[in-house]
Amino acid sequence: MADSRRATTPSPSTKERILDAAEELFAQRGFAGASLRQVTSKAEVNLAAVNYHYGSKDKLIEEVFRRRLDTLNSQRLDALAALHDDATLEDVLEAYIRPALELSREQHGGGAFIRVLARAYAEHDNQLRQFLSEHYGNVLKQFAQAFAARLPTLDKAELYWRLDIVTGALTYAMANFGIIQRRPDISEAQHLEQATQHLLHFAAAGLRSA
Amino acid sequence: MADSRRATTPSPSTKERILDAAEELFAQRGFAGASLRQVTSKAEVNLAAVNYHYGSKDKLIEEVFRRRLDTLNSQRLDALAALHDDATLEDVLEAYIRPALELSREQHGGGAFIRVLARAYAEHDNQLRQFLSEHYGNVLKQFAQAFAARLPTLDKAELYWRLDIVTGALTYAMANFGIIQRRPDISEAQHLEQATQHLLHFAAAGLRSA
DNA sequence: CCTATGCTCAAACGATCGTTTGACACATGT
DNA sequence: ACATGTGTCAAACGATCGTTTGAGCATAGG
Repeated sequence: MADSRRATTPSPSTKERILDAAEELFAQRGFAGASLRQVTSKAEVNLAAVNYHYGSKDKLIEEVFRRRLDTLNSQRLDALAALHDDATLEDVLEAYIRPALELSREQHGGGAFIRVLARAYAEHDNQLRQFLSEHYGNVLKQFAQAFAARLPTLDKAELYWRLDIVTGALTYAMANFGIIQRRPDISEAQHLEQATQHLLHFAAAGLRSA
Repeated sequence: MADSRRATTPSPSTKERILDAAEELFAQRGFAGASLRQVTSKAEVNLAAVNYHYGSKDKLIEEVFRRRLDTLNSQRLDALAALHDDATLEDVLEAYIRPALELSREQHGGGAFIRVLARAYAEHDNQLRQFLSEHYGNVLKQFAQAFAARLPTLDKAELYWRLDIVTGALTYAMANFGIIQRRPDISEAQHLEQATQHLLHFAAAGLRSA
């Protein structure tokens, strides 16, 4: 009893361990830079397991995205739906930003996926961008509506430009790319919380600007 | 006479053609994703030329950065030095942002280096970050002073956080990563000019925020 | 008991990677 | 004329890449 299996998949360990290891290594070395041998070695599974469970390296990359992006998207939409009509612009911004922060916190390695996401933005021309916009477009649209309702004087095109800027700053800040390095005397979680507060404040001012 | 040679280097063509090709391919496929064979093929030089002129692939990557970063830095500092004492916050921001825009414009391929720079931010742990901060730290410091003079009520730590956010948004926007794709009826240059204006406006509001 | 199915394993496939080698062409200085 | 130094070239080095193979294990269904 309670053998820790999920309902559909017979094996709990191998398939997900590959995903975890891949996420961390992709964040660290990039998609081309991390080899399947490194992934399977870190996951402590056989090399052939990747192609057996996922078919190819490209499919594995897609799965790394799908797993996190699905929950990130639904958390964002849930947080948005939980807001009352009198919610402020900051509240909407927080519904957008905080799930990304939580995602950065929960991982053992610490925010690997956000860095993977930033890598994906850099992969400029290929199918990954299309994959992202498919799994992401409706979220952006719903948030754009919520923002628009709180910024009645801002026209549509201008709003989308600003949201794009917010997304860029968010990705950059969450992925810890900046010159500001985490001070050793504060925890990673505290650092991310600080980044979130600064980002939220900055973005609100930028969005509201006349 | 005027054989287009530089003073020290006897050959003008091969060495720089490698740099151009490498810059474009690194932007497209990343550092690990672009092979030296692809680079030398695009540059129409022999494969061994890379190791002859640069020693290794890593050194080549460094050179790609050094070439552009030197001019970008000096252009930014020149633009900053050209400002009068009564220059506004927007003026300082423009001195910071516009050289990056110009860099995006001048290239034949169109802004390849900014995308390479964004790739470098994603290469999180290695020596490249140190290399960047060495060639970049003093620029940031000088601009921070200029900003601080125009934002007397803002404390130092808060300012650096905000500048970090600005840099992230700038990189992201200039590298064309966003969901906003360039409309086919406007030129790349116009698109970048628009991005600059939006970014400048947004960043000024964010920096000024109480 | 036998057979099917799901999964793991070591081993190997051909392709491609960064790097090195040695021969060769060409210019320069004595 | 000869020696020297600089750059280019085809070819090859061993290492590592993504992927495939076929044997071997376990468990479940009949």
